[in-house]
Amino acid sequence: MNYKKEYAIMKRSLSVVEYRGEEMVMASIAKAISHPVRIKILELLASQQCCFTGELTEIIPMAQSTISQHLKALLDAGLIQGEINPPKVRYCINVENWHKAHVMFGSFFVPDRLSGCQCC
Amino acid sequence: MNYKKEYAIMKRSLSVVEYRGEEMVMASIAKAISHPVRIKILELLASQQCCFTGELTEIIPMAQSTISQHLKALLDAGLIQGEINPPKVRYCINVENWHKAHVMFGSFFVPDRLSGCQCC
DNA sequence: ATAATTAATCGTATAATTGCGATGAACTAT
DNA sequence: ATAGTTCATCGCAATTATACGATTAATTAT
Repeated sequence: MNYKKEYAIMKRSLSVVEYRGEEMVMASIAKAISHPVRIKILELLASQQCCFTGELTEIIPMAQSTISQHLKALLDAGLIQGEINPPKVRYCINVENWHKAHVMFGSFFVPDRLSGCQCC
Repeated sequence: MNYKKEYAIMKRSLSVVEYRGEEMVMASIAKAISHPVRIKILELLASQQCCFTGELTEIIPMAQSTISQHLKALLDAGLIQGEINPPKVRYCINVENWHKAHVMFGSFFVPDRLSGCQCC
């Protein structure tokens, strides 16, 4: 979760908007997959073409430290999990949160929400 | 689409990774919804509680210029569309791209992809 | 012990995002 | 014409993200 308290409750003049936790979670997951390299990493992990950081650095043309940074972002978002297997670290999709993301994005973009648009 | 050519084809030593257009599109849509205010705006537009910028500025406690900036981000991502209705501007969900996003995220997070994980 | 391997973290530079007030453009109403 | 309304855009400041090389930590192999 990357968003600070300032977003949790916002005040201005008379109105107060409180973001539901769901909005914050969605935003942070969306942020995690808002970079093509991180999407690529998830695709590679999901397809089981590789699991170790080292293999990722061979496939994705970026510095090891950069890959590691992106892995951390995905880890923080809960989309992947790491298992230390010295001297390597094995990364996998976090299946539970993968399913949650599926439900969350699925219900967010669900067409039924748009049923009542009168104006366009 | 926010990502430059530098991402489209990346080279490093021997390897070359080319991002599929789909990865770029997903990343840019994810970026668009990576902020709770923009999620809020989409929810408001989807539920038809409002359509005009002015109404949004009453509900969301941020400066009008900030809301306008967020609307532009959603517009650039293709998630909403605007119709000038002087002196107001009416915003709506872009239904076509909403459906595309539904399919795209739905198939990205689809559980079947994870069938073959041997390592965890 | 020593060297080698793997990956996280640190420091740094650059770029992008976010938020705001002020201004400007387009149009309406008087 | 003049004033008012609505919203986009500009300019600025502060924060955050991105990428890299260098270093460090943890572990294995010799």
